[in-house]
Amino acid sequence: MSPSASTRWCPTPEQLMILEEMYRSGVRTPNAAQIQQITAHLSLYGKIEGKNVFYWFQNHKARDRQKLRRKLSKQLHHHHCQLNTSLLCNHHHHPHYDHQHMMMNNHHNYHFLSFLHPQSLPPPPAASNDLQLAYYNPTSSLIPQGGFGGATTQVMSTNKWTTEMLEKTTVEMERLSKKMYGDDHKPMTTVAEVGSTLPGRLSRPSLKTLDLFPTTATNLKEERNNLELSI
Amino acid sequence: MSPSASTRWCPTPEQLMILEEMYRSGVRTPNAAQIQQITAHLSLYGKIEGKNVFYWFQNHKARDRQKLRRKLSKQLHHHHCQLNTSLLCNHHHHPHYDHQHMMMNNHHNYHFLSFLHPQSLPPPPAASNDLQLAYYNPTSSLIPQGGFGGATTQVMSTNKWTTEMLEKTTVEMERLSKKMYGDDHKPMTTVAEVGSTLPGRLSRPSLKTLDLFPTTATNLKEERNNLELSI
DNA sequence: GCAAATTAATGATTTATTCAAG
DNA sequence: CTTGAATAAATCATTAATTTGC
Repeated sequence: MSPSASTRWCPTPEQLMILEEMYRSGVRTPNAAQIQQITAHLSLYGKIEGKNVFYWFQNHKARDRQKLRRKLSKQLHHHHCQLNTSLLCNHHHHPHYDHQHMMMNNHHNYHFLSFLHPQSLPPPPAASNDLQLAYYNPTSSLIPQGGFGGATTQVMSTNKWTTEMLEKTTVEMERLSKKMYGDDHKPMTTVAEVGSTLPGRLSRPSLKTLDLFPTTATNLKEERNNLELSI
Repeated sequence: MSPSASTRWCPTPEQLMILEEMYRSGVRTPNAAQIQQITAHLSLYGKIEGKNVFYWFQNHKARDRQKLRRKLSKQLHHHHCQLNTSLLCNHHHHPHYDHQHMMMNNHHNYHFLSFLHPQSLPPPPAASNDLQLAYYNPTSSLIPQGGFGGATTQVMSTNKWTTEMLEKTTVEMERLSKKMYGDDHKPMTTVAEVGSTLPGRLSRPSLKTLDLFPTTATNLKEERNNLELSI
């Protein structure tokens, strides 16, 4: 079949590896600008669109949660261990869903999906009325959560993190790509500059310890489904 | 506060009326092209963006369902009436959710959200790889569900329905607008041509009678939530 | 070995929930 | 309290693994 006949995106190993590294490094819900960036970068390794990146993070995050939920519920059923489950709980009954979320997103990011039509790149941050606040800056711990006031002044530092991360993965990927496929594989372009200093996961915010126990049912969906059978 | 300081869209009465009329007429999940159209039209009556239209339909649909569910569950609890509930049930355990859905959406519509950045209008149908199939054509019952083959050939009839509907509502709205606010209200533009023949709800597909009883839990969410408390 | 048949993963969409402005 | 906005969960659909019968 013709190569463009596939109905859905099929990530190349390099793309996957980069995405996973970003995920491991804490990226969860990239905003529009970040997605654009990531997409641009990943397109060096194969066809890809913004929505693919968006979906990938959505799905990966969701399935991660799911996996943890499953694991936890198994534990709970097996030896009735009740606490010490300090990692989990993405329920959002309270103002901000979780640390990750707070770090990676301000509440009014219109990040959303400005990228379906790839030909129309949103002029980075600057224009229009959708405020693209910087919400994470690796050099200065966390953006003060305040929100709106200095919208335009905070814009400058946006995407630094992602950018550096991408730059870093570039070198790795070139190496890997050659190792796996030989010198003539995908990379249509050679990335010019690197000069990265992004320390993989050192500058990354220490991984959160969240609410100790679920007060909502979110984490019990599977059990719930079982229960329903006996209603 | 300055007129552009509002953080969220506030629909004008005309906009609302048009949206509601479209909803009543069967529109549930307009695709990108339709949203563009609707947005363009509604912007005659006030500031509006594509995402507003998108959200409006999402929310309206959801809250409609919710209202029906609530009503139904109340009925069930009050006098144990068991059947004759032929309107409702948006559960989807079977290939196609419901008639509405099938009529208004083909399965591979990327309709999605190609409109966040309003400055970048997606060149109507024509370009790129996101196929914009026509999925409903009021003059010719239903588009054969086949799907992919003639993607580009089906594009022509897209949006006919919405267009006519919008044209129709235009006259009504002008009338209404004058009645309510006088002649100098919003309409920044006078709509030139009308010549519509769209018969409100006559050409609209007869309202479906769906599965009689929910086999999944979707419709019982509220009951389920109650149950959870007693786990 | 090797295709057809099953099953597991995962990309893509829609629906349900939630937050918060007005 | 209503409802615009946004995220998470559930679901659908296709591709990849894996199994199975030959």
